[in-house]
Amino acid sequence: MKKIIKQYFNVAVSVDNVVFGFDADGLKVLLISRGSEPFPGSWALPGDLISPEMDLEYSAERVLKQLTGLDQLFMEQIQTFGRVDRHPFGRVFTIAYFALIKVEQYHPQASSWAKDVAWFKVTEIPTLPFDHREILEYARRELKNRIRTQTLVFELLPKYFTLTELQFIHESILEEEFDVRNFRKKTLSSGIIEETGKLQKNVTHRPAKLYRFNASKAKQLDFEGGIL
Amino acid sequence: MKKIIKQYFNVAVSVDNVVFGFDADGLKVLLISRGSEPFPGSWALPGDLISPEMDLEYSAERVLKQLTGLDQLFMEQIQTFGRVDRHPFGRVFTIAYFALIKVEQYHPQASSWAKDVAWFKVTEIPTLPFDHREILEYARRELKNRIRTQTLVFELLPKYFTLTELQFIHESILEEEFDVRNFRKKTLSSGIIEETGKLQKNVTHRPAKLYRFNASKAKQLDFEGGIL
DNA sequence: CAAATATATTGTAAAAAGTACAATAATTAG
DNA sequence: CTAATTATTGTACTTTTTACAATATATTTG
Repeated sequence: MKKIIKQYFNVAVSVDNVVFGFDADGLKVLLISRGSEPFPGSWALPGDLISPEMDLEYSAERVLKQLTGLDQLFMEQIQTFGRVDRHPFGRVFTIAYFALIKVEQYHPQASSWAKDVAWFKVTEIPTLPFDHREILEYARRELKNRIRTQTLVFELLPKYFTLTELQFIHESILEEEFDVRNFRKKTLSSGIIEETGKLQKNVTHRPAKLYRFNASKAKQLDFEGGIL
Repeated sequence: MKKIIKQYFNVAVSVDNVVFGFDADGLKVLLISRGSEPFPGSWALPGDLISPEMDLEYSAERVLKQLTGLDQLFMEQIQTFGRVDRHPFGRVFTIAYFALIKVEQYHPQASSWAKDVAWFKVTEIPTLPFDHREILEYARRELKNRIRTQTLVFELLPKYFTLTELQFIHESILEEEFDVRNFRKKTLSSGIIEETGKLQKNVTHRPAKLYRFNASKAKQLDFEGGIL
C-alpha cells in the first residue's frame, strides 16, 4: 500500500480552459498573460494545477474564476492531454474544458498569478506554451462539431438578434459560407426561433427584424441538434 | 517549488478501457475479474493506475495488454472522470478509452492481477465497482455517436460480410431497427462497400452475397461519416 | 429631395435524400 | 416435392437540400 502511494500518487493534474467569445469581430479566445513559472510573460490558456480535494468539474470553474474572474459559465469537458514531457515541472495531465460566451456581457479581470487577460481572434493567436496550441486546435474542431449537434449558438447572441447575426456566427465558427435564403429557410423552419415584432435601431440602413430563441419550444420539440 | 510538489504532485491517474466486442450474439463488453484491492473478486473494466513515465495513449494500450493480452487495438479516448471519492485509495482521475473488436478474432487471457476475463452482453452487465457503470454508459452513448460519424463498423466485421450482418450491427449498437430495403439502398449508395462475387457457404437457406469494405475508395471519396 | 449607399428580405424550381411498403428468389431439410 | 428460412429487389411519395437574383427599407450625401 505504501509502495502504491509512492509509485503512483506522484503526478499532478491541471485543467486548461478554452473560453470562446463572440462579438461583431468574430470568434475569439480568452488568454492570460502568465505571471509565474513556467513560461512567465507568455500568453496562455487560463489553466492551473488543481487541488486534490476538489471534484474535477468544479475545479475547472474555479481555476477559470481565479484567473479571470469569469464565473457561472457553461463548461464542457473536451479531452485530456497526457504527453510525458508536456510540463517542465513533472508529469502533469491536463483536462481541457471549453465554454462559449458573449464578449460584451463579461468583463474578465486578471487575478491570482494571471498578470493580464485579453481576447485574441482565433486567427491571430500568439505562440502558446506547453501543448496549448494543440489543445486550442482540438477545441476549435470540437466547437465545430458541437455547434452542429447542440443548441449552443444562442450562448453567443444577445436576447434579441437578427438572422444576419445568427448566420455570421455560424459562418465564423464553421468557417464556411451559407446562402442567405437557404440559411433563413432552414433556421426558421426549425421552429425554435421566433419573431419578436421588434426592429433593429440606430443602424444606417434598413433595420433587420429581431428574433429570439424559444428555449421552451426547443425543449418541447426535444430539439437537440444544431440549427443547420 | 518544493511546496508545489507536495501540494499538487500527489494524485494518481488511471485508464479504464471499454472494449466493445461483436459477434452473432450482439454487442458485448470485456470485463476482468479483479484479483487485487480494492474490490477483489468484482468484475470491472480492465483498467489500472498508470506509471508516470509513460505517455497517456501508450498507457491505455499497455494496461489493456497487461490485463487481457489484447494488443494493437485502435483505441480512442472518450472522457475523464474525476469525482473526489471515486477511488478508495485516494484521489485517482481516470481516463476512459474505448475500442471495438470482433469477438472471434481475439482471445483475451487474464494476466497480471486480472484473475479472469470474459465478455458480457451489454444488456447483462453485473454490478461494477468505482464509477465503472457510469463510464460504461457514457461509452455506449459515445459509441452510438461515433458509429454515425466515423467509419467504425468494419472493425466489427470479417473481411467478407453480408448486408444482413452489417444491418444487424447497426441495429445492435444503435438500438433501433431499419427497413431492409432502405438500409441496403443507403449503405450501397455510399460507394464504399463493394460486391465480391462470392456467396455465403454452409447456410441452411438462400446464401447471401458477400461484400467487402473498400477502404481506399473511402479515402479517395474522403468519406468520413457513418454509412447510415 | 433625388441619388447613392448599405443591408434586409423573399420564392421557386430542380435535385437529392429519406420513407413507407410486400412480393419474389434461392437454398436446405424433410 | 413441399415446407421452412433467409435474401433480394422497386416504386411512389414526401421531405430536404440546393442553386440562384430581384426588390424593399433605411440612412447619407450632394
